[in-house]
Amino acid sequence: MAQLQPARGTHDLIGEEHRRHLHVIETARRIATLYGFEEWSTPIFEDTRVFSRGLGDTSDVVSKEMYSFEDRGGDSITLRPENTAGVCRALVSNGLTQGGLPRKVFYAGPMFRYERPQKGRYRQFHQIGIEVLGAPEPLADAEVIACGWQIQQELGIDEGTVLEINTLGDAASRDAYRAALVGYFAAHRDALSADSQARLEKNPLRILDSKDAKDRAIVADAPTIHDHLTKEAAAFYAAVKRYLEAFGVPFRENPRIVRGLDYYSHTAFEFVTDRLGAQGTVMGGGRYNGLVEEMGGPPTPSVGWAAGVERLSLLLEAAELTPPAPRPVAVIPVGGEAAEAAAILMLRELRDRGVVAEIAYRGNTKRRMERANRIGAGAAVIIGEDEIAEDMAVVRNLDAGTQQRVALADVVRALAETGVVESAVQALMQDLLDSEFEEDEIDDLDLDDDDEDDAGEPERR
RNA sequence: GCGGCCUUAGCUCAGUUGGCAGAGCGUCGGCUUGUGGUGCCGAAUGUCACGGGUUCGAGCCCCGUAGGUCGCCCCA
Repeated sequence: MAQLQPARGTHDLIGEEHRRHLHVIETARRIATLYGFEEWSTPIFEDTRVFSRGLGDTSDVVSKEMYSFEDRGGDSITLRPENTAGVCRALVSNGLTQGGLPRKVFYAGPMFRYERPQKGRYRQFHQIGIEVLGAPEPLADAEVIACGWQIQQELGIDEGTVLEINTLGDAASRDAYRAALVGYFAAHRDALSADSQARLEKNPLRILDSKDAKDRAIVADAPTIHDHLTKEAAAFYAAVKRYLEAFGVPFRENPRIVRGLDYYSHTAFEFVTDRLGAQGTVMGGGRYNGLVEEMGGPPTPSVGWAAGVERLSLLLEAAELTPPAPRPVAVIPVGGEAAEAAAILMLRELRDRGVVAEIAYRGNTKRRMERANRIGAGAAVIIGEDEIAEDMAVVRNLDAGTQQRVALADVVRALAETGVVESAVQALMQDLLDSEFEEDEIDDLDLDDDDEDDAGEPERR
């Protein structure tokens, strides 16, 4: 079609796709809050150096896959390809390394990578993630993983994913291991795929997760990091596993998990699934003890993960766990202006009490009923001249096709009793709760009094 | 950056050796303006992705481009 389309690798989130997306973010935010994380929002673009530092030149990442450009002032700007670097930069920029560590951060938002799109991989995509900044203890690693696991449980997709963990050791362990690995693969050089022969020069660790069948046979007998761990690194890894058991998080050890960048150390983990084609990692992370220093801060050992919202959404869809849209109440005036005015009063009353309600803007009763059906209304409140005269309304259950006339004061109760309008049930439960307690009891509980006063400063214009 | 497959109505798709572009769903309207979801009648909607070529004639054959999709590379 020769009309405007979304730019390559971008997509619109509409309807049930948007509901899944939002459900992922809201669930993650709720669970992260339970674990004591606070939410940060850092800029969507940063000075290119925020992302290029620490990346090194071992891969195509900087040259090929970042959205970088010069702004009008001649500065090199990059759309964030991930958010860990931005969070670390913000920690340093705001002077938060000086005290109050560890700091526990949750984030959610769009990221950008200049890649060829494929299943579960886009140029603009969205991630959620958490970071514990300034915590050298293995308990932090385990808690971070437990939080991610609980989010997947809450979403209902945990049965389709498996946690795989590994350790990259400390610097001394890595150097020893890398040397052993290069020696081993060099001895098998001729049997390796062409891709892996190139990796041997550029990034030998990546041979470990090659998809080539020949390579996999050679990899199966390759040395593992575990033969080269220092005493301290081995103890750290053992502690992480012990804490994971304490949190009740099931895991599988996978010695082939690697990380390309130098600032990673110790714990590396991925939640993987076989339900997303070639993009099997749903949530991935690990410990990075050098990144805050790259941003100009003091040594600040940290651990975190990021997860792709689109991939989690695909799992929700596959598991048929798309959240339903709320079913509204359709308010239907029958007659002229007096009926419409009465219907608007009814709308206000319903919405004030938290009931999702709509009115059609035009059409006769039949059209409005058709529209009520189309928008998925569970019930209709019909108000005509007969009803107005008696302060009544007709409450119709649109699923069952039954209806009754009730007093205006009883409309919410009648709607709740249809059982098909969730928000009306909630409103009725709130009524019952309110009437269960005397007012001074509620004051004593000090529950919700200060919501309104704490709204913060007014919006700037 | 590389490769396989795909592109016809808003959606899902049919379209015979090359001979007037179709169906279902959806949308809109009507079937006495106080009752929908299920009935009946009717209507609108196309640069057959784009550009070139072959042919009397191309949705169909050939070449190129773009986009989609699934992989490879890469994966912070």
